[in-house]
Amino acid sequence: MNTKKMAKVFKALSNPNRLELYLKIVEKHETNYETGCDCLISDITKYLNIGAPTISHHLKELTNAELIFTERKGKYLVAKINEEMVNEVNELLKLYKR
Amino acid sequence: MNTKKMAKVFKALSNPNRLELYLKIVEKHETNYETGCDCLISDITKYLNIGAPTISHHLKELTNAELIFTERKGKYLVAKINEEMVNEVNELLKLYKR
DNA sequence: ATATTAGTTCGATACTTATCGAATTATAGA
DNA sequence: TCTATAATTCGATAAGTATCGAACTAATAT
Repeated sequence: MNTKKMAKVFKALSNPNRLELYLKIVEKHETNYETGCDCLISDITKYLNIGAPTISHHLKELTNAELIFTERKGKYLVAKINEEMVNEVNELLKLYKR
Repeated sequence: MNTKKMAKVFKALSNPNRLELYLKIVEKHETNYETGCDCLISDITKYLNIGAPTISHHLKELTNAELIFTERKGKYLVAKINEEMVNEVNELLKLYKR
């Protein structure tokens, strides 16, 4: 376990707006698991009351912490959850681990 | 779920030294579960290379985020994990929740 | 009583960051 | 080609914060 890397992940989730953004991506990720559709950032943006530059900044932070991947699809940006990393964080926070 | 409260928890874990401090408290918490001994801050302090004022500050942040409780026992300070809060965070990060 | 140990408070400093508006790039559609 | 939409980059600002040394309080031990 790498403390610095994990601290970076937590920092990425430490801003309310960024956390909300992350959770919306997770939500999309999970519902789209069935539908097979992509998680478009432009859909999410409408629900958050922060400007586009700030969203862009937050996405970079989440990507940098390796919590998500992003990919451009034409005009749009698609976000995917890095499940491996999320599981790693989950493991770290589990109590009574052996 | 309260986004602001959760963001505060993540912020509390977002500094490498503070995360390490938290993890050491968890570690003590778990081994002492069997031995019944207390988690003394003075034991932990030696392993971290930051000064006492900073430790004090970090403990306050962890307490403020409700991740731990502290209690004075004579000369020493005892820390306990707030399991309820940790479980709540764990729940939030779980993927494929229904 | 005095010295030692554990922890806190205070004030300062250096650094980071959330957010915005304006300008810019990229893609798609008319 | 022109326009509209999606997103990024840049520069600025205001606010937050990690850390320290010095001074302090509280409890214990000699």
